Amino acid sequence: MAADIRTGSGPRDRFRAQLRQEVKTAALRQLAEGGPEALSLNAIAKQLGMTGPALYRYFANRDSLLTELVVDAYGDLASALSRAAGAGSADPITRLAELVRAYRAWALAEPHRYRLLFRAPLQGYDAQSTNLVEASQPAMAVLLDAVGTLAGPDTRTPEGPAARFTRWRERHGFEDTSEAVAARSTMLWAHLHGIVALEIEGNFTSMGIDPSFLYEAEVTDFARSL
Amino acid sequence: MAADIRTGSGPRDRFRAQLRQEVKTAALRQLAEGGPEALSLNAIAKQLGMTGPALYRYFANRDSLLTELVVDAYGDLASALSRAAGAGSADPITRLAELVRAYRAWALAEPHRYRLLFRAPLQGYDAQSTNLVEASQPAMAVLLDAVGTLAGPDTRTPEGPAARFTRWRERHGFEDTSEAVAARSTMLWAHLHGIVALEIEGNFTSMGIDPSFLYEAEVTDFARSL
DNA sequence: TGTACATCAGTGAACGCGCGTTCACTGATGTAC
DNA sequence: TGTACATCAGTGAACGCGCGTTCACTGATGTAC
Repeated sequence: MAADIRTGSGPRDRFRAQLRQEVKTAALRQLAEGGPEALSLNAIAKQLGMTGPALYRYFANRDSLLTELVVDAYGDLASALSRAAGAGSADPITRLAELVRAYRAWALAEPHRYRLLFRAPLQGYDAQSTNLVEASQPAMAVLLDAVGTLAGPDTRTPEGPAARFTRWRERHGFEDTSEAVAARSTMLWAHLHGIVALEIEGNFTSMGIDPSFLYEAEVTDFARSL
Repeated sequence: MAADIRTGSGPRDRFRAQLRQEVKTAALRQLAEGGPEALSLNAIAKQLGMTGPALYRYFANRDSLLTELVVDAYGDLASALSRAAGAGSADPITRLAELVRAYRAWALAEPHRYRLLFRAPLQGYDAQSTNLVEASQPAMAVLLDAVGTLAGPDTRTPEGPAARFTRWRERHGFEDTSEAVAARSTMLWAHLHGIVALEIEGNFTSMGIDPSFLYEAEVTDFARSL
């Protein structure tokens, strides 16, 4: 029965591709409304006017649909970030600021997809063959690039042993990135994630705090630390 | 049928209290193994050698059990933090460092409880009357205190309008905390949360990065910014 | 252009499972006199 | 101290629901000659 994930280009294949996309769209709508555990194949099928088993023509099972949503989301985030980092001012600080704002904006616009990326997979979810880390590389690359441009050929490693990122850089094709840039980028990413995560989970709202200034402070702090 | 949440001290009441505790323990074990959505009253009951409906003698429903777990977790985190901030060195920087390490240690030791605190409530979860923000105050107070001691009577507000935290401080009984301290604390908390969240969700592991140095950098950066 | 055949999308029934919650009831434990 | 009564813990059956997934099958769509 295993759904053959063929890739042809006949007239039938175009219909297939389109319906696959509609399934994903419905899935995202469901995630947006009910949280990650609300993704139900039967419910998606019903929303598309089909019955549950029909979806097995398009996706091997629930997990592979989820995996595809994750991969798509990484791609989407990466292009949002690179659009922000590429456009406008040539001043590297301004570009970093734009990147930071784009990161936040993407997460706030689609918090369910952001969660899909940075929360641990749900219980029972098996990422199988697909390497999700690989899918995250492009987004990470944009960040590394922006930070690298800013820091220039800075070789200072902010803290700790310099070999911290050697393995990581080799493994993921970031050999051109210096240890210092890798460390700074990771730190910036962690900081941004902290603010974003607390914001989309409603922790600031429930405390009555507007977190906007935290993002701006992140950029100025980064600039100050150079 | 509504479970009367009485509080007596007769011999029967002691049994009640004990069984309530056992239910919570079983619930936590379940959360630890299967994620937040794995909390099932029936499964808990089975684990305690009872049938599902019996639990309704002890908790009004699934949501109130969850709420109680959240409140307990906030209390536990607060005491872990205050133990760390109170003990050892009198040097305020060292004490902040201990607090940061304690925050991480608590989250790593019980990631399921950490998630319970800082992830948005599950779909369908209704916090009803219990104010969870209130339950988080003690932990926040420890942080504010540690940062406040460090910064001294510093009245500089790092970024943005000074009135950012006025409402928050009034609402939550932190009138003695300056704007600057509130802002710095929030920022530090967000940063820590970012690292912790990425760490417990396995994002660093899957990338082959050891995030330990990020926590230490957090402290040194904080000290440098004074 | 028309016919014969292969491909494939989608259905409906079924399997086995688990969930929260209600209800009427049994049997044990405590309390009052 | 002993008896009568009230309280309460826990059971088992039931309600209605939803889930992922499999299977045999129908009917439409495309392809080859």
